Amino acid sequence: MISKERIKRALNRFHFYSGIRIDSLPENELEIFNKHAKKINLKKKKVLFRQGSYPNGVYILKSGKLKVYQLNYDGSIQILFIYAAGEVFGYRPILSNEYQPVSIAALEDCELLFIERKFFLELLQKSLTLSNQLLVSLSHEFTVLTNRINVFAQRGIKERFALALLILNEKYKSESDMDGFAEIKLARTDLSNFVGTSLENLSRTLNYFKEKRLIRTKGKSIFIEHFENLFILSAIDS
Amino acid sequence: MISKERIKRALNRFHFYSGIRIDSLPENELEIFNKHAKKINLKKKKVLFRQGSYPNGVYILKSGKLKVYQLNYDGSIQILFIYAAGEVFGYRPILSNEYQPVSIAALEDCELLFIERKFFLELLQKSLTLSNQLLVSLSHEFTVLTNRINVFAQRGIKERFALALLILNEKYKSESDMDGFAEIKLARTDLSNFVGTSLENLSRTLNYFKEKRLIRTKGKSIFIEHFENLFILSAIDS
DNA sequence: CGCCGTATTGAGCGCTCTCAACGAGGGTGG
DNA sequence: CCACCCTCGTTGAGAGCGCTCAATACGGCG
Repeated sequence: MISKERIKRALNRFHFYSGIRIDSLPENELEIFNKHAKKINLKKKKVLFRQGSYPNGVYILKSGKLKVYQLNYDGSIQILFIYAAGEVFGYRPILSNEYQPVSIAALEDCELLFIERKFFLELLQKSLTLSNQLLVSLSHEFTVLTNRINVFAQRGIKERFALALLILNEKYKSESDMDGFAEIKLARTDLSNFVGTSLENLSRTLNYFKEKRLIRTKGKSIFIEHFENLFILSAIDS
Repeated sequence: MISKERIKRALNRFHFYSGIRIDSLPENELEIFNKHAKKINLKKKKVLFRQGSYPNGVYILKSGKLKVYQLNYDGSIQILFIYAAGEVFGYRPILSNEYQPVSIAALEDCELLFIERKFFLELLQKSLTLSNQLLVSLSHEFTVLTNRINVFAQRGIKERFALALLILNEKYKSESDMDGFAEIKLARTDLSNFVGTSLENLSRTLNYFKEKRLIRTKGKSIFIEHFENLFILSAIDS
């Protein structure tokens, strides 16, 4: 018997929520932000920005889901993260003075806030709180990415898919079912690009998981049925 | 014909040197550091710390080479980075309040500096320079790790090995041969754990590369012969 | 000289990919 | 409203890559 707590702790090493909380900033800093933040609506399937582009500013996802991916020049796509509401992003290449390493597109209709590069940097210069949040966040993300590399380098499709489902379950949780199982509503193609396998292979593995009663599907949605066994299968326990 | 410059730029997206330069700190901050820094000698094959341990402080590698790896509980090992002289590390789990996600061991006899957790945090609190260096460094590392995940998820052994050799060539460069090719002096076993394949497979791929005149070996050392073709083979060009 | 850890080579198997055909479902235009 | 199309998903078969097991070779060190 594996405790929920233990699973949760292990999973936290494999995904991240943005550690940045704009609303936690002191009054005067919050004002700078509010003065410059602009609303953006992004329709499903639309691209927010592409890899190689200049990072114009910082985004905050208010509602909807985004996919963060890289397009390889043999045409293959790797989805690296799924962003859910609350995620703050786009600041990393600004800080390291690089171009966007990834592309981002909407999986559903999305609402975002946008703040221009220069205002973000102005805010960062004045805000120790923000600077500290960034340090903590980035450090944790380093751990997560490191662990993910290990998984991709060492594990087979079943294990990677199991882990992907556990991560997605966290991302698709709503406030109402924080403890229950989420409705994972993601196209098979996207799922296969997230797991890092072909669509065909994903389909087969999905069937296998269904046979083993690890998951259940309803239309195109996926629900986890046996959390623990999926966790054991993912082999991420240390 | 691919320019050296272009290859260099592409490679920079797949590896990192620590962006932290202690000697660039202002006088008074440098004093704090010098007061608390302690010398450590680490013999070849010795472990500096293990994953899961409490992060006691920050290390600076002065000479030698380190491997950063994860041990999976099926016994497999994934080497994530090779650290060369100048690398600063160990601060990330301190900042994110986690345990060490990785183990570190010496590939050669090493000299290090060590500064205790509390003194590092004291220094960080006082130093905007350090704080900014960390932000820049971590942001760049995020890009690097993201790109690496893509490679591990999508590419075959040949491509991964080719990339690994290009990265190692950077790490093993000495000041004397900054432009020429380095002597990559790494056990086959470590190499296979870095590429993420079996020892046998690595050996075969090595032969293949030799046949194609991409590399040359002398004893256990590897030298790159055809930089460009190795780069093309790695398929990391965007 | 012999031993032990490290490296190479070979053979066979299994996982994953690719190619191809078929099926389902949603959107569009007649 | 229905027919059609186009995208997305499923299923099957075959090939190839990479893994594992096993035997042999190398090399440094006592």
